[in-house]
Parts: sequence; C-alpha cells; structure tokens
Amino acid sequence: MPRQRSYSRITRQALSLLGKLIRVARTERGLTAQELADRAGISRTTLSSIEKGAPGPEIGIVFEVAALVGVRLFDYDERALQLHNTHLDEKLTLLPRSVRHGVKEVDDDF
Amino acid sequence: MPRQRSYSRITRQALSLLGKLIRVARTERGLTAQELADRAGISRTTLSSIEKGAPGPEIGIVFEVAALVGVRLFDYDERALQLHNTHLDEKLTLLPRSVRHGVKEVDDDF
DNA sequence: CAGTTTTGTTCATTTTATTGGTCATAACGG
DNA sequence: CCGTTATGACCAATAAAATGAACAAAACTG
Repeated sequence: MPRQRSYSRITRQALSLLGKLIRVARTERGLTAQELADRAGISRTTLSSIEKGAPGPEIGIVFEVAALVGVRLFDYDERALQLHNTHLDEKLTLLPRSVRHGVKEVDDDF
Repeated sequence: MPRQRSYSRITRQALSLLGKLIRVARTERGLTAQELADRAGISRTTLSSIEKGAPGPEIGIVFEVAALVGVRLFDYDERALQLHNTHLDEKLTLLPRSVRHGVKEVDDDF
C-alpha cells in the first residue's frame, strides 16, 4: 500500500512555483533539460519531476539544480542565525542581507 | 556500491542553515522533536535528518515542516512568475512582494 | 513542410530514504 | 541530586525515489 501524505496549500504552491522558476531560468540560459540534468548529475526524468513541482525529489538535488541556473534560495551566512533567532515571531520570513539588498524590484502590484 | 553525489558549498550551507532555522523555530515554540514529527506525519528520525541539514529528505516534507514552525520559504503568487521572468539575470534572487515587504529588518552588519 | 530536437510520460530495476525500535547520553524538574 | 524526558545515533525492514530505456507528441529548423 502506497504512502499517503498530505501537503498544505502553501507547500504545494511553493513547490510548483520553484519548479517553474527553475524551468524559466533554464530556458533563459538556453539549456536543454538533458544538459541541465547532466550538469546536476541527475536523470532527465528527475529534473522533469522537479520542474513539475513534485514533492518527492530530494531537497539537496533540488537546491543544487536551482543553484546551477542561478535561482538562489539561500545565501545565508552562518552568523546570521543568531541574529535572526532574536527576531523570530509567528510567521516571519527569514532573509539574509544579500537577499534583502540584492533583489531587483519589480512592479508592486502583483 | 553507494551512489556518490557531490553538493556545492552553497547548497550545503543552505541545507545546514535551513535545518538550524527549523530547530530554532521549533524550540522557540516549545515543541519537542517528537511533537513536531507527529504534526508533520513523519518520524523523529527523519526530522532529525532535516534539522541536521541532510540533503536526502524529500523537499515536500522539508517545506511542510518549515511551514509548521513558521519558517516560510516561498509565498509566491502564481502571477509573480511572469513578472519575475522578465527580470531574470545572472544571480538574481527571486522574491515575492510578501517577503520583500514583510521581513523584519535586522542589523545590517551581519 | 519534412527532418531533427526537445519534451512529457510510463515502466522495470536499482538505489535510497523512511520507519520503528533500541540504547546511551544530555537536559530538565521536583 | 534522582527520576523523567528529550535528543542523538545506529540498525534491519520496508517504502519510495532515481534511473535509463522507450515511445509519442510537441517544438524547433532548414
């Protein structure tokens, strides 16, 4: 009997969009699925799952693929942890300075 | 013969810090490892791997655990994708408005 | 258009993660 | 302090992901 796991809406959305971001970044760089899969050391089948936003793939592989196409999820400094720690509250999204300052602004109405 | 995969420094750092963030958020909420594991529907062993920053755990499970303790990685709106798309460049970190505006500022010198 | 490349999907096999149990140790509380 | 609880680590058994092959369809290209 297969495992039956439930995922929250926010998790499904995050996975779906992360997959799309990776695909967009890949095509923008003119890479085929096979080429990116080769660079990441995974099969095209697995990359397909990742771009589809499946919950199954290993997080290390997904992060590696994201990094390869320039989608940075984290770029934290270890020291950041303690500082962030003192600021934790209910639904705080934790960000490192590099992200807060490096992001390109886009239209505010999305 | 076991699979031998290599992970980049940034991936390892990201996983390590994400695990620490989850652990900090969990303890700040007074949850034991067993309690959080139960809520997430996983074993304490797996949660331990996640908090240790192992690359193996499924990304869906990690995202789910993160969400349960209030560590939001993504909160994108689907429409954001197209807008971001036009702004992709070398090492752009993509952020949704909710993150850009909702983050609590901390000391800039970390 | 015809030919080529890329992608999406499915499937059997191999590899790996997940689980639940156990034990030692650390941290906690009366 | 002693008893309790939480954590970290390890293990065999089980469940699931990763792989590579194969095929159809879609997307390019000349």
